[in-house]
Amino acid sequence: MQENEKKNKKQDIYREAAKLFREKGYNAASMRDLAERVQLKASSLYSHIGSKEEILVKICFDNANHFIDGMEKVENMKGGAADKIKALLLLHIRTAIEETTAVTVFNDEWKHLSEPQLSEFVKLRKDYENRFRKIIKKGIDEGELKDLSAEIFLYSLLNSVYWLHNWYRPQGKIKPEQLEHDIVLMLMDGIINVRM
Amino acid sequence: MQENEKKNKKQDIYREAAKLFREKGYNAASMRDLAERVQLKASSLYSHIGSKEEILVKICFDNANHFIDGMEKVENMKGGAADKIKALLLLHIRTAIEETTAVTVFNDEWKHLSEPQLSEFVKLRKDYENRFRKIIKKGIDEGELKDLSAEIFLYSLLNSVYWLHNWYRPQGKIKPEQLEHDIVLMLMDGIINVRM
DNA sequence: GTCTATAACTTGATAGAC
DNA sequence: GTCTATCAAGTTATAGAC
Repeated sequence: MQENEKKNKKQDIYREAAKLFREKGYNAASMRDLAERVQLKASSLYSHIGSKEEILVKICFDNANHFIDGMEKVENMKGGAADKIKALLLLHIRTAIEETTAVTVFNDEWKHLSEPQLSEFVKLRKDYENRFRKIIKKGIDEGELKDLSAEIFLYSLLNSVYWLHNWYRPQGKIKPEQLEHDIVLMLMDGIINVRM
Repeated sequence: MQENEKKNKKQDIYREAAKLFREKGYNAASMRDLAERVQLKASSLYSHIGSKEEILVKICFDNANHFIDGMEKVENMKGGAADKIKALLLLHIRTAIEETTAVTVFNDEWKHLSEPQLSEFVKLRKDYENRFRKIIKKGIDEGELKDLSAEIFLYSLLNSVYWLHNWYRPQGKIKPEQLEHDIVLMLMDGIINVRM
């Protein structure tokens, strides 16, 4: 039972840390704040975790791996560039809804990683973006996508979904299904109403 | 001449502070870091500025006012929703190019403002977003824009341009004119190539 | 595992000589 | 205006009693 309680406490700490990092930013969030939230003294945290940065490292790399796994599935699926881009957008949207706090930390706080994890993280992120870019370029070459800059497509798409967590509230008026539908349609076909 | 030198030094400090806040984040950027960059000792900074936060406040509110001024011009111009949205996108794109560091701090570090400035800043930002939302809603009502969620349009548009500074390099391959052209076209008409 | 006490360090900001 | 010296408060993390 002890082992079980310890695990629950550890999960507690990670979950509350993610929330805290999100609210205040990694540097402004102190171990005393965190301890208070899980009803411990600061020093007791160190019976469960090794360091503050260890928490950040786990959140960042868990999420990076999640997106890279998703990318692998998309690369192996059948379909054209539009299908694959749509699948990637859904991956981002669903993750943002289901793992809001973790995604926030992953997106906003990774820069506070220290070496060598920082370089490793940047490498993973660049790898992900390269694979996304490749899909876009193929779509442009084959005429499925407009002949504009792949770079601009890539980052406009990513920016639209990267910071979803900053405004979307799962408890609000907009249902997840509508969110998915509208964002995908808008990025694919634009906001302009084309009259037939 | 003394007064002139002081002013230059003060500008120096503000400019280097923006860079530093951008690189490290507001909390991780120390006054000792900043002092070193402008070739002073930390204590000497206080002959030119009142506090660290004073710098953040100035950057945030200067930028907020810049965007609100832009919004006012757009509201008073002739044209439909598409024209106005295009004008606002260009405002964001051009500001991101010309004032990269300031926009970064404005976008990413405002949450470290303390009260009452924090509330005041959030109010300005909400005001800006409300006025943007109004333009989008009118466009939907009049059939100029697709009949999808105005909320989703608003934040997908804003997210696409808010974080431009994270990837766009003015010295890189993509010229500002192409950046403006491609982003606007993509957000207006989508990435899908429509064959006639 | 949790606590108190504390080490070792960094932070923003000030006092006062020059 | 710039410096040295310093303060008071905050930081992560550890030592050792229980």
